[in-house]
Amino acid sequence: MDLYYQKLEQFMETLDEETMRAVENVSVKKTFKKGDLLLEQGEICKYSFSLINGVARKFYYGQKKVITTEFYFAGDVALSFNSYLLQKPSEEVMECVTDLTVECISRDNFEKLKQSFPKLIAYDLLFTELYAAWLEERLFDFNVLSATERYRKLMHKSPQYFHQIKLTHIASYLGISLETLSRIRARI
Amino acid sequence: MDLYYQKLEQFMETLDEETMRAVENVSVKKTFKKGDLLLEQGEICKYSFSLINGVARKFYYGQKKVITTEFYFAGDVALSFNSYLLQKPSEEVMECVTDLTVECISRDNFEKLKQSFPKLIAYDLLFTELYAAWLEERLFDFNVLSATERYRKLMHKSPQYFHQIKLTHIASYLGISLETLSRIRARI
DNA sequence: CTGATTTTTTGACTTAGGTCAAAGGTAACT
DNA sequence: AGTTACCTTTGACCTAAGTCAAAAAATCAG
Repeated sequence: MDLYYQKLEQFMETLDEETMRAVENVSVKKTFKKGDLLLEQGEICKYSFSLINGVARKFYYGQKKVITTEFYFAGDVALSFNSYLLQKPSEEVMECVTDLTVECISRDNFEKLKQSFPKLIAYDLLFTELYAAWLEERLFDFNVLSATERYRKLMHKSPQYFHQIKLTHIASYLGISLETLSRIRARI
Repeated sequence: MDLYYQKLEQFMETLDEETMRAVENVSVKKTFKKGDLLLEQGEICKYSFSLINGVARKFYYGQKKVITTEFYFAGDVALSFNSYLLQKPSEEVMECVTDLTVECISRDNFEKLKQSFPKLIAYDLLFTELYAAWLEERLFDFNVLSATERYRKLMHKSPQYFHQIKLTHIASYLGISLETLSRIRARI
């Protein structure tokens, strides 16, 4: 994971002023209140949100339960992958867990910029690689780790999750019931 | 899923002769026997394998069980994502399920070509998007479908899996034990 | 500070799927 | 065809995690 971030950061350092400037010109700072939705179910994801501060989460409604697919913190980029890329209605919802400040870039603008600034295509690639690697790891976790191990790993790697986020959401992110999570915590 | 394939195909159609030719020049046709390994555990994944015919699979060793992460058929591109991108030793193994014919392209060559043929970067992006979308769907399946539902879905969407592939491998791909798979099949 | 609402914990019970062991099947080799 | 090795099915039992219900804790509004 970290190696993918490094790759991205290294790339950012080699990015020319001009390209940076062009991106900044199309990005708009916005603020949201806790509980606001960045993206509703059925809405097309037309923007990417780069978090400046605050916490957000992405989730969807399964038949029986709500599944949280991702949490976002400062520095992360929030979007619904499928909806953003295909510009079709989103199954996923994005919600502010706390008050939020973001830099907001419309996909249309960004795609246009890619024509004039081809480096942005390479950026897109790196970003997507990072996401795919993250998904691979998450899949790995579900396949080989027990509920307790997943909890331990999350707690160890990302303790920040446990400050602002309620246990219901953490449980739904770990793919376990709230009660099971509570029991795991009691046992440790 | 299909929409991502479409995007890729559309893109391929717009690809100029020159770029195509350049890629063909660095790709080498190879054949393998059933049981041969395309990539061993601990080896660095230096090649991508584009299947011409036959079936392959990718898997890794969990503590308790073997997990099959992907099957490849004619037209698919086989590689270990993490090892290929970071050029580090692979946890995953790629194995021929049947005799195999592939077009083999070294990553070094391909990366060099990307300098002179920037369209290949866009290709890479589309390919990675497809993979990420596929991973998202797989994660979805594990999160909301029962063992039986996962089996049904696979059987329905990809019946070709059940010809050449043994049940042990299908079970390990579906994330269930061989016995459970056998029982599901008996019940349907 | 108090009552109301939301979140988390605890308890009792259920269940999907796993494990271990043995028996049938199938294929492959001589 | 007969033997060996591998696959798959079946049976008996086990376990991690889920569900339902109620109590306890924390948070919030007035």
